[in-house]
Amino acid sequence: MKRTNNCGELRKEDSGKKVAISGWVHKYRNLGGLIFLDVRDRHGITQVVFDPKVLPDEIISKAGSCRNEFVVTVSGTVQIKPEPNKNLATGEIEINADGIVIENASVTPPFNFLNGKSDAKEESRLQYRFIDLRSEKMTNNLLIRHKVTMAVRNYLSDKGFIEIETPTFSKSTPEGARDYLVPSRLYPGMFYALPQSPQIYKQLLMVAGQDKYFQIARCYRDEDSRKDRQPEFTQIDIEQSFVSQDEIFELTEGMFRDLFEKAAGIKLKTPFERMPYQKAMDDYGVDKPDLRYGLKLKNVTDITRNSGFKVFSDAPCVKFLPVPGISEYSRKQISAIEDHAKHLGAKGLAFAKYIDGKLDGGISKFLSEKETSEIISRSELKENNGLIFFGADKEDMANKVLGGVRIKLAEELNLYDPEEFRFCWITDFPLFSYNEEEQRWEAMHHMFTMPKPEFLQDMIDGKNLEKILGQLYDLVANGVELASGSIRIHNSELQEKVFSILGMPKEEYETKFGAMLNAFRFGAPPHGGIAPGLDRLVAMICKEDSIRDVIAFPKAKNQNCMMMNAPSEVSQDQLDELFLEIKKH
RNA sequence: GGUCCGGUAGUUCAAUCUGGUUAGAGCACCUGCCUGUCACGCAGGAAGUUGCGAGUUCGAGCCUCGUCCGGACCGCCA
Repeated sequence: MKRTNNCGELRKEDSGKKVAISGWVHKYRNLGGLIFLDVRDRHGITQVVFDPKVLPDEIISKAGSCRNEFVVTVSGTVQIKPEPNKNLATGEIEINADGIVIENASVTPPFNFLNGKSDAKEESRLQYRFIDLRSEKMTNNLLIRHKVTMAVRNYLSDKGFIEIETPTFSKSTPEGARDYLVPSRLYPGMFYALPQSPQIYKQLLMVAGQDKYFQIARCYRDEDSRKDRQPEFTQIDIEQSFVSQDEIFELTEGMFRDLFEKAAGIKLKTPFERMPYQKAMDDYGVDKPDLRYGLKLKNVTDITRNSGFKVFSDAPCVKFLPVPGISEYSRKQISAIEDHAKHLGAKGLAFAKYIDGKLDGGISKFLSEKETSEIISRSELKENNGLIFFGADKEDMANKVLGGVRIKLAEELNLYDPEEFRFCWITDFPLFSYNEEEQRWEAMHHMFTMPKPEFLQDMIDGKNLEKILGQLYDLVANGVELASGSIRIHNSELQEKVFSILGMPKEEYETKFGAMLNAFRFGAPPHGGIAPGLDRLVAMICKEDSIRDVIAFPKAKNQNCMMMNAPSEVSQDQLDELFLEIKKH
């Protein structure tokens, strides 16, 4: 028997048609005489009814033997149901069966689907991923992911970009994340590295005159996972020659508008807001602010330098977070927030209540009148009550703690609309930051970024490094970094200058980046690009908290695949061929 | 590497705080009944190395230590 329709497409207009559908038994209801099977495939669920008045015993007993997740093909006639099922798209019809083939039985499944989702913990879902992916929720997530990549491919292709694949066996460049290494059989003791991103290849493609390139590119970074970070993940990698930052923004905005519309029917407003990095850090304490709600941080370092309150006067930076309307917070609630702050690295979390125009409780008694009035006026608390949290520490720690507390409170107080998408470009990132521990300069982002023109001379002179801003940008939505890009250096001398600022001797950067430097000497066009993270983007559209739920076969926390049991040991022969020895520890 | 949460029937959870009878419930599974269900219903049944290993105790699912697995966060992630 061959199916004529899928399980999601029959409607009352099809009434009277002879059809056959194939799928999994989603649910069976045996009423003793009448038997109902809900048959499910990727497209939907269709109810089939077996009527013993007209069917031979053999068919009835076969239908009655079906259990959840059996694979069946059922033939019959489409008919209108006496009472429609409003929960199903096919709910107005059913198939009045005249035959059934059990294609395959199933042992009792480890879990079932409830409300379209697997009713199991993630541990089982990852182990039995092939069953989990049958759920409506996961099927839909994979479909949305497909729609996003299709929209991206069509959009970029229409704009004159071509998709070019780059190698996954590449060269290790130990800056940045840890590399995944692949031992070479033909070169004993040598290794390929899986690319952390196609960065150098895409720049070489620009030198190669390919003008506009993109790739749905798999990237590999051997760092500890998070709910938004997997050891392998996918970037929408885009690079273009003779392009400005504004043109990249316009291209990206158009692409996001298009894919949100096509994948989710959501209309985004463009152009997106723009915010310099420094303002994001000052107001929100993070470089990826969630702008769906306010709760801005305030700085009072200027007036607390000479404070009588030692915690403030000793601190290099004092910022505070005024939160309107929660002056009635209990000691327990405040203490829970303090625990969160400590978890982020704070020594403690000072607070004061704002009631009837005055500061009360907490540390309020240690503050002078001037400090109190400045704090109240800078808090911009309009209501007559609120709660103020203080961060007194090094600036980056104060930002981290108050920025983290801000996010926690916004969740706790439901300060944002989960349906809203609030995009923002973060611009003007510094190029370099000084690593105190290692006593050297580091690239804040990556080392191929062009400075803004007004800082070019300082960079050539190696002066005021901490002040140099780059043509460097992130795209942030709802507090999530969705994309990152820059205008690149295309001049070998300037690129060498950056390597030397980062403390790399010539021999070292020639070994690591020789190919790129050499290419730049052969007529490299100015170029730049951007790389949105596909997994985070799709997770946001699907309203999933973890990118694991938008990846067909993700790794668990510890980078293992619970379904395949990877990684695994290999044979001694395999090791011998690769000239590898396992060190016992 | 660190902090925290979880691991009990196929599965999701309860019993753990306050150690004490035969470790319970929903779904799934098995048997019987049931002709319009749609998360069908009714009656009955089977199902447990309480992740693993030590320790404390007259007695441990429960307390302690170690270990493994899953998750959140810090570190890390150019």
